[in-house]
Amino acid sequence: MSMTISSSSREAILTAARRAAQMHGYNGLNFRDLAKEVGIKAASIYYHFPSKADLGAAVARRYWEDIRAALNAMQAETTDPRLCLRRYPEMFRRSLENGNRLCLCSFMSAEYADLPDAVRHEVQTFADINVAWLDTVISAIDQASPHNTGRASAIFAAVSGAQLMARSRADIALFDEIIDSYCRSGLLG
Amino acid sequence: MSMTISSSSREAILTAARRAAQMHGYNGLNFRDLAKEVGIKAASIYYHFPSKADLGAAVARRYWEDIRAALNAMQAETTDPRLCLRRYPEMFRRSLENGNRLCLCSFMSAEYADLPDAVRHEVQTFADINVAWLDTVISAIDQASPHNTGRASAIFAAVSGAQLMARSRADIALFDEIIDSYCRSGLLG
DNA sequence: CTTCGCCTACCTACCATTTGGCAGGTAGAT
DNA sequence: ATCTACCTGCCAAATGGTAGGTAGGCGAAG
Repeated sequence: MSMTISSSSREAILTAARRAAQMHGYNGLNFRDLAKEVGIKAASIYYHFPSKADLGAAVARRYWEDIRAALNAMQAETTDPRLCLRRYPEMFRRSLENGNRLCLCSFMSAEYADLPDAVRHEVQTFADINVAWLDTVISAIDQASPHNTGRASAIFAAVSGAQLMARSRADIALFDEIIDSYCRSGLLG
Repeated sequence: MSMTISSSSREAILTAARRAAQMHGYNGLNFRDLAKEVGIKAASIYYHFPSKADLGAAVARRYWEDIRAALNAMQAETTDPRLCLRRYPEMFRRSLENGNRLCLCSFMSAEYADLPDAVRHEVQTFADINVAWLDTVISAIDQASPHNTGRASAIFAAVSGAQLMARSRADIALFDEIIDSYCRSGLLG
């Protein structure tokens, strides 16, 4: 089926691009390596994505779509918001487990100055989705606090920072240790 | 004095490289732009630094040397460790104020996979120095706790994460809000 | 059934630009 | 003469992108 084959290459490109960008960032994403990974030629990528910026935006968009689905699945699976909060950092840990990779949108946040606008927008959407989700979970624990949104942003930022620090020395145990400290201090607890 | 002129260009290169790398990372650091900024030609940089990796390592090293000096100066100026803790995030805020720049070593941490070993080593030293300093400050507040080092790492990571998030939308107020949440939760209290 | 036109999903060949680096050279100071 | 701190000119490699082409599948028409 031509429809299946088309979806297959486009999907393969998105998957390979995500993996590459989590390791090397947007700037380090290049068509020739990508194409080789997928088993096509570099210029063929233009058939599916008109420019690198379009590819970058599509990758970042798929990333938050997948993360949103995973967050919602976690929430559907557990009625305990405290457990959700405790489990949230696992998503970030999984990238580290996967070859010491960084959250795609953290990497792109660092590269903010050089990002095309469309990519920036998707990166910001990712953060918004995480903060909104955390806000929901925190509010289920304590509906009365006027600081829930601020705390949600703080948790997101803190977990991102923990991942970045663990990446800088390829040390997952450090990530775990930092998360424990967040729990101990009450930020994540 | 030829010694002075030599120091002047080398220093100018280091300064320009730091500014550029805080905006564009190691990967985005390039000799032609750098040289233009300094007022020399790109190939002249090789006179002072034999390779890009040497330049990168020298920049990162100067960065932590300067930060260490600033941290120690803060500590010398104030006998109150709680005040030191509250003031610590100011250093990160200043980079944001300076054109929405990121901490050099945060950017390079993201780029970990593509860093020359010598640069990686300097990046890790930066984190070590921050954590050690925070550990000192925290231990002056509570010497008995067995978790001070973990907490020091957590504070460093959290503040780095706050800066990264603020950069992703060029929003210093967000940085402030997140730092407030850390204080409120007790992580930075 | 065959042929044709259209579409999809690639390919080849090439381009301009950018980048780290190299080799050889020079001006000025001592 | 020697040394320092540059410069010029060039190179190979890498990169996003363009233009033109092709093979195969499919549906419609004869």
